[in-house]
Amino acid sequence: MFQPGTSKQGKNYQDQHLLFDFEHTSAYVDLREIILTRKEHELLALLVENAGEIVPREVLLERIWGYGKDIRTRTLDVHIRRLRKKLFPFGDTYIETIFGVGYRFQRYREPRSYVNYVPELVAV
Amino acid sequence: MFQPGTSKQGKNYQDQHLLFDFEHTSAYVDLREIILTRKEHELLALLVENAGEIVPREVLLERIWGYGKDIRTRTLDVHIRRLRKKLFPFGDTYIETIFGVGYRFQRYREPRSYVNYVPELVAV
DNA sequence: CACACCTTTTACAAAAGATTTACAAACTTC
DNA sequence: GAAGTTTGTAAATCTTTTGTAAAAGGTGTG
Repeated sequence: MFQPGTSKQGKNYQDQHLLFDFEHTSAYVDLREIILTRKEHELLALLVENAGEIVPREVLLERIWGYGKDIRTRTLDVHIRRLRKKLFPFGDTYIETIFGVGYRFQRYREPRSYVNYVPELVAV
Repeated sequence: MFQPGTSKQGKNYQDQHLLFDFEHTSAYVDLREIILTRKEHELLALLVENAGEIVPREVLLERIWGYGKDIRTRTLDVHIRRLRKKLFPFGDTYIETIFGVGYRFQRYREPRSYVNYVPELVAV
């Protein structure tokens, strides 16, 4: 058993809304427990491990499914969807889609604006 | 996979306003993250690689699109425009047009004061 | 300053990729 | 081995990216 604070180093991920356990298939979104299936857990684990970094489709498909680059499938996308659903209402906040590349888990942070804001230019 | 700040040896370009990652499709203009599409990223990468040097249209069209000298297209110009927009407000500072030849990426340097009057820019 | 030529900008259409839903096959568990 | 759960796939739909055309704006030169 363990006490709060004495968790083994690096076994859990935690932020304001999500508690993720790398060893077990349960997690918490705020105070709600969510049960992840094995694949979902593996997938989220890999993304959380690389929080803030883009993980390319190829890598996910290779590491979790053992698929090579030649295999074309939507399986990953469907699993991402299932994960996002369980992470409600933060699904899209936590799991970002990088179009044409892969996905990225983002540590929770207060919503920011201006991220990709490209204003029109006007001279005065 | 990449986080701002954790640059891996020599994989990034950085100056006062721009952080560009050669491996991934994100970049930072000051503290704003910009997401580049694949083509935009390839294009900027090629220009940044040759910072300070003119890269002829032909070379860009050849290396990024595989187009031969015979092909007449405005595609490159449109992509340059999209890039400049995302690099706001430094689009024209970073990407210079070399009339009749191509484009050149210029490392950021302080504007010279008062020499040339440039009207205020305002976002609407 | 007129002309040819080049670039920028806008708008739109086509192509590529992601999301969503539904369903069937493959596993688990009892 | 029946019932419930998990996983993979197909297909329709939606979104984003990319390419092209055309109009407008610049540049350079005789």
